[in-house]
Amino acid sequence: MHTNDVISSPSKGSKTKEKILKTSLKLFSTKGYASTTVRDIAGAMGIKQSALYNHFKSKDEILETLISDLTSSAIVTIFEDKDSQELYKQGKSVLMSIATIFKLLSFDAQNEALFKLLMQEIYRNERIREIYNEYFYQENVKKLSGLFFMMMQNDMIKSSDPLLLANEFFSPLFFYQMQVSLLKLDKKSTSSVVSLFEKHVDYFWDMIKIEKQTTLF
Amino acid sequence: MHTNDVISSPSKGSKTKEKILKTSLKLFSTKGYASTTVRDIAGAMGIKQSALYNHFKSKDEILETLISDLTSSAIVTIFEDKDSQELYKQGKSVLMSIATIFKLLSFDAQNEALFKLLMQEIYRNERIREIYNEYFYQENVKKLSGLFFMMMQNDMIKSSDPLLLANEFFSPLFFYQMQVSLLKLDKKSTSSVVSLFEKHVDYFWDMIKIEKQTTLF
DNA sequence: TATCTTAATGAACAATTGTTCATGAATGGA
DNA sequence: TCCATTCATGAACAATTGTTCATTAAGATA
Repeated sequence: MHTNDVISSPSKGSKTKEKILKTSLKLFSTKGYASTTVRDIAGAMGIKQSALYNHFKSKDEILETLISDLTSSAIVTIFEDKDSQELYKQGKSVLMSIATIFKLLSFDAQNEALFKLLMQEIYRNERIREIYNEYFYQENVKKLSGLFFMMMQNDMIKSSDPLLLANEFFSPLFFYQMQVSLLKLDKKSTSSVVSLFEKHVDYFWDMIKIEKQTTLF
Repeated sequence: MHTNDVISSPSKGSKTKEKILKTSLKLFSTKGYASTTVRDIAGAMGIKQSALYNHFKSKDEILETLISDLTSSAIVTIFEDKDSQELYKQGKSVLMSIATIFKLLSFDAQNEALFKLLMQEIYRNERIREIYNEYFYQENVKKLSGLFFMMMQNDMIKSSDPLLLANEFFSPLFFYQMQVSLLKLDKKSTSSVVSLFEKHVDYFWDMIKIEKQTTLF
């Protein structure tokens, strides 16, 4: 047998460590990183702040761990398990399922908190910006571009700039998601915005699809 | 003559007061409100922190003043001086001028800082959320809806849901503006995103306009 | 049982925070 | 000139910050 280099041990310790991360995420996403104290985090867990330092060597390390988790989070893996080669054949329905993933993000507390953390710290934290840009924006826009390109090749949609199309499809989804998270903060109704996710896809597809010549021959 | 109830005096004091606001905005938008100390602000101005309290009774009051200024800022008055009744007649060009206003926001340091402040504090500050939603989002979407409605009535664009159209037109502009401000932080090139403002209008108008029957009669 | 590791505690720390206040210089109006 | 106002200063404050550390309890391993 060989020794284990990983800092934290399994069994019980990791449970506390995960609870720290979970509690920190909740607080960071609500009050912001700078306004959240280690006493806040410990207090919310029912332990003393000194206990945190058995699991993380600083407050910063907690944030960094949360940021690292971002890369494997659902909010940056929209296309994840999809077979990108054959995807275009599904036509409109693949767009709808992407929009649905966006929509559902706001309904999982963990994902919503990650999104709020990202939005609040993105201007101050270069690493978050990097992850957002690389894994979230660029990655998805690139895949969308490829998707639209294939659809054009196969005469499913009108010919135009695939990259522009990708941005035009992506940006409303992002915006609507932000709107939903803002409305929820004030406990306002989100239904009208939530319905925009599907309306966006309907509208978007109607605009780009190639009209079928219904009864010409 | 009657006495003046306003707290601050004119002449010299107001100049310092304005400098405090300007310096605070710069720092708040860069480091965030919570991470900016009154010593930071005073230091950046070359005065001592106690001097600030001759002009504002707290750090919070500085932020509140900046927020109040938001309502009269350029970033919430896209439609401002336009005659909304006759606006629709301009067709595509009115959309282009709106997009240009968005685009130019990022090029004025003051406006960009206001936008960044808004984005960073919107999750923590209910007042900012209120201003954003009421003066920025609702106001502009409402006016855009009216605009598209009139265009439909006059057979300039295809008939559809004006409110959806307004959101579809607005959200990419907002998103692209955010992208620009993020790229600038890392001193990356913004040209490809900046060009999206105009491409968005071109694409959008092409999609909604009613095709002119060129040579049928 | 004895030993080692893990993790929680309470107390303390140095630094930093927002804010107050008495003092004094400068300014402008009477 | 005298007076009142405006505003910057330096020193100080109480509170809060992130972090450290010796101690201890609990659990696993031998």
